[in-house]
Amino acid sequence: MPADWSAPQDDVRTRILREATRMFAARGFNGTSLSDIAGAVGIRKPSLLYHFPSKDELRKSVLELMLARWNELLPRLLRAATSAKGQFDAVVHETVAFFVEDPDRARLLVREALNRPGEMGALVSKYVRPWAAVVCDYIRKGQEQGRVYADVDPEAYVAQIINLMISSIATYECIGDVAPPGVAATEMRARHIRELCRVAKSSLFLPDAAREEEPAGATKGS
Amino acid sequence: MPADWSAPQDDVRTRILREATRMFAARGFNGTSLSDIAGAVGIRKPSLLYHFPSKDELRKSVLELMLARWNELLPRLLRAATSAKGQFDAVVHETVAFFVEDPDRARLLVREALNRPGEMGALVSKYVRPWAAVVCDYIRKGQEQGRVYADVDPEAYVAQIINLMISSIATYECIGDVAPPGVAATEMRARHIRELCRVAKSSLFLPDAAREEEPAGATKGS
DNA sequence: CAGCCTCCCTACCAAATGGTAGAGAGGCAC
DNA sequence: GTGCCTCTCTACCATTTGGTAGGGAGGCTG
Repeated sequence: MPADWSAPQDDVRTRILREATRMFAARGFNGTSLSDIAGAVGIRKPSLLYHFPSKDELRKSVLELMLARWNELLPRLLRAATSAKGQFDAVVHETVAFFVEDPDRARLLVREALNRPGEMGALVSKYVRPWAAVVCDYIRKGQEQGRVYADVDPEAYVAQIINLMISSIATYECIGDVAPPGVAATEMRARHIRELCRVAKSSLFLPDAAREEEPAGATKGS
Repeated sequence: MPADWSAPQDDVRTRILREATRMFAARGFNGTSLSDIAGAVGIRKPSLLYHFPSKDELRKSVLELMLARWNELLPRLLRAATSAKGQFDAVVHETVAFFVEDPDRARLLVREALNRPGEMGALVSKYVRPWAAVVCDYIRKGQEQGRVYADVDPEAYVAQIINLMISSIATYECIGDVAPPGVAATEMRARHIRELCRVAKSSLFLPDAAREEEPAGATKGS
């Protein structure tokens, strides 16, 4: 092999993980065979099983990789979460962007939540609860200051919004069919994301008018 | 067979559909074998295939049955949707109740949306768009009257809220793990449902205080 | 009684599945 | 060179899958 194949193992492993992610997300774990994945990578099934001892280990690795990526994003998110209202958009937007960047991440999470609720619950506890706790604190502080609706249930709110972000991106291919046709799918998707952010924000913060005379903030639409 | 088995076919068919619904929802279509379903019903696989010509036909029947149930609910929903704000809760509650009554319905829909976005999109167009259109009209009227936020995107809003209701019930088994432990799952679930309704409502309607202050539109109650 | 229909069964099949055995090719250290 | 390690392959295996063939038991109608 050429010299630039200095780490062929990692390269193949990465490609396997990438294809497995795609196919698990699109067709589900049970709907994807090892031969399918191997074929997409360009190798044979036993070669794949050389890199991953079993199909289930591959699944765990896929999930792990995705959550590792998510973890990389966390610090930035936590920093934003502790800031003022203008930064609330940043948290939502950052999170949405993470899943929009690769919707397979969202699909994978939803599938896993349906297939293995217990396992997924443990991952949620580990990966999202710390961040959620920070946001909850921020919400409670906002409630004390009168910026946030008093009847918000912080934990439940955060759970719902996370769920909303993930699942609406996971199913955005057919969610758009709620609206009458005639709108380009790509534009409809943008409207959905914008509305998602609006819902998240306006169900948390009191309207500007009710708080003070502040120029209406532009919506998050990027 | 005894005389009270006047319609044994329908009886077995129904039981098959019930078990298939449960198992498809819990383990997915590909994760459920015909033998599993037959076993749960108490018959053998070929007997099952006597009632349903193929596994895929069974899947379609399961989906069809669920959507038929949903259709039974529609008139009541549409009636509520055309009423005043107090009735908005009724629409959300009615819909939520439909899925809470049997969360398998929600799980089934989410799975289907992930596995067959195209097919699911068609069903969405057929089953939820008409109802969504009515709600959208209602929202637009509310916007004219100043009861509803002007920057709500009706179609996107409805899509997001529907998505929120369904998917948060579909994944409620692990969504609760966002919050710290120590709360009974059943109570946490109630909090989630309550928060879901609150989010839906408060992201749509201006707060009461802000509305009294700005009654620009004619009070064209319905 | 015969004939038919409904419903369920055992036995079977071809295909696909996850996984193993074992060999071969290339690179690298000695 | 020899040996070793990494990586891929072909060939194979046991199991499970969706689905079929065909028969049998019970009931209904004539």
